[in-house]
Amino acid sequence: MRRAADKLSRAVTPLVVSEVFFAFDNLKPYASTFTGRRIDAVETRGKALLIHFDNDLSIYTHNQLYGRWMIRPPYRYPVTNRQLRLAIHNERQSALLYSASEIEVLPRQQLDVHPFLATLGPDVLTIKPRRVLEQLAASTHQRRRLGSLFLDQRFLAGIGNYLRSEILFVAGLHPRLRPVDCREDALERLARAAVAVSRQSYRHNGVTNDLEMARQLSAQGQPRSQYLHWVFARGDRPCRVCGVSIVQDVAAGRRIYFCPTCQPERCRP
DNA sequence: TCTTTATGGTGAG
DNA sequence: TCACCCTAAAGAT
Repeated sequence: MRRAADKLSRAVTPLVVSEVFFAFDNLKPYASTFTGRRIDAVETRGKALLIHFDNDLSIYTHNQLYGRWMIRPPYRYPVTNRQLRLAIHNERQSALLYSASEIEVLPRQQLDVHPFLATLGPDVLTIKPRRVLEQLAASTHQRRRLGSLFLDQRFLAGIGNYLRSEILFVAGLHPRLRPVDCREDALERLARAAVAVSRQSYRHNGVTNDLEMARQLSAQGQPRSQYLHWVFARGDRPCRVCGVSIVQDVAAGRRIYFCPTCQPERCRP
């Protein structure tokens, strides 16, 4: 999400908006209030995106699984079957949001009481490992399984399903372990992995794998999907470290992948 | 043309 | 934990 926000931010700040288009009827009345306004900032909070205007209003969007931002020359629309849901035009560019179904207009002061935004934990891209350790030590989190915890946006905001599997693999911890089962050094490993894997994924376009290994596999002509991750979406394929088959399971209702050898169910001494 | 799946989130029980 | 909603693409038939 943060990559999309960066792209959007480069396209629209601090430019004056010539026109905003909303596809949803309940938002259409707001459109004219944005004409001639400047965009002060584009902010992310986990997977949520906030576009702040200089009239004290913000547009909140959440892509869920489907939303896609595209930047195009003014009023030049791509050929696609997708539904255009929001467009922000200025003299130089049009920022187009397709397919997203969650779009709201909010006064800036109301952001912190928004029913979803208000529940978000610290954004994994902006914190240090120490902050993750504090979260892990919180009484509400201590006895929950890591597989469930790392998908919960109240624990840490911004971790999606693939990062969950990848972070636990890099930390060498089984998804069914709970923070209370882990020794201090394991928790520190986990906190470092949460921050490092998320940042690498942000900087390197979703590559959570070892960067050198990914580069080599790419050079060998492997398709992108074959070198992105350590374990995610690699069920039954050999672990890149030990060769044992990656296991697929369900945690918190979503598919999770792990290596039974590199991520033992008992916390490593 | 159907069914399934997906980097997400909610609400009922 | 489960069913369900949102939308789109990939896979199965």
